[in-house]
Amino acid sequence: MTAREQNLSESLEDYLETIFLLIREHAVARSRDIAARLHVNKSSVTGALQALAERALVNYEPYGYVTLTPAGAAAAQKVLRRHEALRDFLVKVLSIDAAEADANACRMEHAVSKTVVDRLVEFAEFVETCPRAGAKWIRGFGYRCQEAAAMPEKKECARCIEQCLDEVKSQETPGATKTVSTTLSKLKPGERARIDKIAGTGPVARRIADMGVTKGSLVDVVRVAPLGDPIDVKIKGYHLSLRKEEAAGIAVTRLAQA
Amino acid sequence: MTAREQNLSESLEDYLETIFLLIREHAVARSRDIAARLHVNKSSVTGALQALAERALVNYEPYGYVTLTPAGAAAAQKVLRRHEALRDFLVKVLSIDAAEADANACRMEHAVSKTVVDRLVEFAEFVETCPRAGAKWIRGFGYRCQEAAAMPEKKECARCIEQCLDEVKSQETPGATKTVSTTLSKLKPGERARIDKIAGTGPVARRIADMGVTKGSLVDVVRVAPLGDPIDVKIKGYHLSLRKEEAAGIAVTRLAQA
DNA sequence: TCAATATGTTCGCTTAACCTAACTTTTAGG
DNA sequence: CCTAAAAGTTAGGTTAAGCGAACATATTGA
Ligand SMILES: [Mn+2]
Ligand SMILES: [Mn+2]
Ligand SMILES: [Mn+2]
Ligand SMILES: [Mn+2]
Repeated sequence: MTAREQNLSESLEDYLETIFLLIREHAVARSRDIAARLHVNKSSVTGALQALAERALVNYEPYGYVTLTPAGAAAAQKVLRRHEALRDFLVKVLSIDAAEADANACRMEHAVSKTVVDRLVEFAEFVETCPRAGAKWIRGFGYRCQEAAAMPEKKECARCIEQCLDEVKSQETPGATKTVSTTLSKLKPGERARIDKIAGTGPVARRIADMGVTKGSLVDVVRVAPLGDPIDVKIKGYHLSLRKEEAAGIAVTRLAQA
Repeated sequence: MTAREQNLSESLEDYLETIFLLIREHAVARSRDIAARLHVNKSSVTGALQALAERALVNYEPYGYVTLTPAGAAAAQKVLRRHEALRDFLVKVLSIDAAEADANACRMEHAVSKTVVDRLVEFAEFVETCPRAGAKWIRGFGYRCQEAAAMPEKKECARCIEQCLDEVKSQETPGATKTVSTTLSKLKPGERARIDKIAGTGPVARRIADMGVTKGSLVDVVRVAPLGDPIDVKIKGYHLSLRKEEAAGIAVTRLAQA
């Protein structure tokens, strides 16, 4: 449903995605680079840009710079979210190697409904988070895939159980889980936290609520600008840029790195 | 890569898949029914059949019956395996509802490489099989998705841990795992088993080996013909029809139902 | 048996996404 | 400042997938 939701063909979605990424990387998207990334002829790019301009997704005039309209940027980000969610799932959960995961993700991204992507994101989080599943468990699957011969299943499963017992025990020990409460604005790039409370009811609170973010959701800090403003985070697969004051209103519990 | 592997477009893959299923269901594939299933005009079906005939994937002549050539049947089964693997993953692991899972699977099936499908099948098996993960664990995720409100995360996780301990304990109790060794030919439809040994080196053994089936692989019995011959099974996502004598050469351990 | 209906095909046309070749504009070095 | 080279566009063509209308064949039940 996704591609059709906005009457955007797979092809046009890829153009949008590519333009968005090029702008992010090089500040500007040149026709030449779009062509190179998508492995198409430059005349095909012109055609696509005209199609996107007709749909008011890009600002285009011959020989001029190409920029995304707000609608275009929004559409591009949706595609990108699907791409990243699928890629991360393939890499982190299924242990597919990076290149193949990316290629598959970029084809699958046009085929999955929002429901499925949301669920996929949630599942990846669940796998990394649930004390019973845990990152180590999934790593066990990774090993099994990559070194199936070297690690016979029975042995792997026995190890599995041991780890499980250990982890469950340490989880149950009172005080073992020392929660470090803070706010989102205090985190550094690469850190992960669990959302405890979102203050206020402003546009940011609403935007976050629209993403299905609830009290227990995970948040990853992607990038923090020099003075801590803005702060780029990823929640439920969505990239989000928050003002420092907005981030300060979000109470979180810092988590151990994945 | 998959769709392009054989220069088959997504559209033609869907035609093949549909023809295969119709033949299986109604013994014969009528143009009218193909059109209905794929929501296309009947003239489009004629066009597709001609394209498939050119590629020697169907036997086609105007107003005649349509059948699949061996190559066509093989291609159709590949598509179907991808479809089913994706659908089962979406339903069993991600708890997506049947209709949406099926629709998504039928779009995704054209986008995933063999590597990814294989891994997905393996993962679903792992999730259902690993004593640490177990079917109940994944059901926990299902609950979380469907009744998120009714079942706050903390409670869910606590329950998770309890179940884990219980299961691990019962797994460790000596004698608790009473393995019932038998052969594939003795199983009934719906039963699941783990492969222990494949006797012989004939074409069947080779065919099975080509699927990446190893000693620990799961096998599900789909259908057994009146006199136990042939027996239809599903291994690693592949549907397979075995002669009774072939099945008798495969030693298995009967497992509890999923 | 034979016409009405159901089923299937052909024809002509449309749209999307490509391509190549030729043309135009921009850019950047001498 | 001027001219190649680079970048971008246009024109014209191909292929795939689909549609509707008109035509052809098959089925079937009165
Ligand atoms: Mn893509
Ligand atoms: Mn992509
Ligand atoms: Mn399909
Ligand atoms: Mn399908």
